[in-house]
Amino acid sequence: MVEIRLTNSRTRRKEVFTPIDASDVRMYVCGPTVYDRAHLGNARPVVVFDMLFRLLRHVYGPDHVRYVRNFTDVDDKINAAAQARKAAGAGGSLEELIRARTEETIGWYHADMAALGALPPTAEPRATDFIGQMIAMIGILIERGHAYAAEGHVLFRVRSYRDYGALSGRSVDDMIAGARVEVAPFKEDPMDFVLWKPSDASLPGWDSPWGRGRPGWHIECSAMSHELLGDSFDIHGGGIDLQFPHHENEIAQSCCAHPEGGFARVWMHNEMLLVEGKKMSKSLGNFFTVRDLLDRGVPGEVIRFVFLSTHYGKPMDWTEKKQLEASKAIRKMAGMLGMRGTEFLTGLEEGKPLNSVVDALADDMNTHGALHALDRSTLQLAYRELDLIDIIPDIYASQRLLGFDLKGHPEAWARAIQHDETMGIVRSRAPSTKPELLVDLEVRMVQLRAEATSSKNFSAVDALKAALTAAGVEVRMSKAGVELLPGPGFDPSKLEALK
RNA sequence: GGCGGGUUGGCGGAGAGGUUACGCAGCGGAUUGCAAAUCCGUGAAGACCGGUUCGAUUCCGGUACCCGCCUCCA
Repeated sequence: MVEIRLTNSRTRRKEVFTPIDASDVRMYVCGPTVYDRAHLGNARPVVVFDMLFRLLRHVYGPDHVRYVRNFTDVDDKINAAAQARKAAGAGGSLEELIRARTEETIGWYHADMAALGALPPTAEPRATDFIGQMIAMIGILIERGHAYAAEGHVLFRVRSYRDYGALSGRSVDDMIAGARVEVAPFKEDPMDFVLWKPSDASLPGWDSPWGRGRPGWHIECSAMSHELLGDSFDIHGGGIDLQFPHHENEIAQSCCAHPEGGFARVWMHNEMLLVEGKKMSKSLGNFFTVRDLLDRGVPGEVIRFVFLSTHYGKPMDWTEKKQLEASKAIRKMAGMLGMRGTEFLTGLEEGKPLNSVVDALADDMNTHGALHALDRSTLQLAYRELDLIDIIPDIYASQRLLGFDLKGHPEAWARAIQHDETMGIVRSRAPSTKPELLVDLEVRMVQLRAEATSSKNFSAVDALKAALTAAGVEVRMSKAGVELLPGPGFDPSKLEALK
């Protein structure tokens, strides 16, 4: 069994991971509030914990890992968006407008995250489906003296939980001293946080012992993780920005409501995403969504590669340059799959992931190390050229473990065809994800080139080549033929004129 | 103000107390109608100041600078 080591935010140390039950490894990750398209920052924890999910599945077996990631579909931003739509004359009740918006957002989220190669979690609970459990948990907290009702609100009594602040290394007194927020008059203590708040008629609400209202933000994760994963589970993940107050509050709620359980044993936090060295924000104009990138022609696997090239515990800077480097690296990775020709590539099946890759991942998810282990130059040092060809199925399996499936990548086929040509094998046009238009243009280019070779006038060939290059197409000409590949800046619209 | 993280070659970015990380870019070569891609080769580092050590970029302390969190946020 591979020994996995993970940095536990709670102890601030790298520890050997031992699941509570190896036949049922359980992980909970805080998911998105579904009011709008996921921005690039939202995608980082998705890829990070997808990688952990894949590693756990590899080590413990796909049927022995449960990964829960919630959807927060009750939230004031969602309410505000729905109220704005209603004010703008949209039909339907507020509840219907909210439901429509959250449904739509969840659909986008699924599509965008799938494009990044993220597996669907085992369960994706929606907060609104667990209001009953939240009310029950709040009831227990009041019973045990950890919460109190005041003016239609229910508040958690922070002073009743000794370890409050332990996760994020803060003391309640320090925080009060440095507090910048206005304190609601009905709070016993400035740090007490809301479990339940009242809703007026213009807001969605549920009946509760404390009147019609809606849950505070933190209680949903406590209620859902308890309902789906139990009193104690293995890993709780999320962005470092959630460490305080969200995760601190979750721990307080869960541990006070279910003191018999240990709640999450390992806490993992991914660091933030920056864009060109700055935090992504609308005011700086460097804010963009995953969909924006995909629509701009940046493939999902390139985004994934950039994410995986930085350790999850370090801030990751998204830059144009990294994006270009990643697309080159992806091409090289894909190219290796074609080293043995088209016939082999067509029938390529997954072998067993390389130990060097698994070991890197098992070492606190050193994804950069895993990618490095898959570099051709690294592999060439570890294996002789002939052996390298033998382990293509293992290389493929390793890539798949990292969430990349490059079997259909144009570069894999280009390499395979090149191999066939060198070996004198008749080329067979195999399925790749290359756009049809490029295949047609290849044929035309071959004809023009044949004419040019006899006439010694290459101007027509050069003109076509220039147009293709301008559209971001990579033009490769060899004695045997022409290969057109979409490059990093490929823009299909610029090819329309060449039809 | 409190808490946390960082500072490595032109750029990105690792591991390891003493041996070349690696990639990209650059440069030289092979190849090409010209290119592209590919292949071969190649130079370049460890913020600053102290300490521990036979030896530190790697451990310890301090300084400077950068970033994040403390308020919705992944």
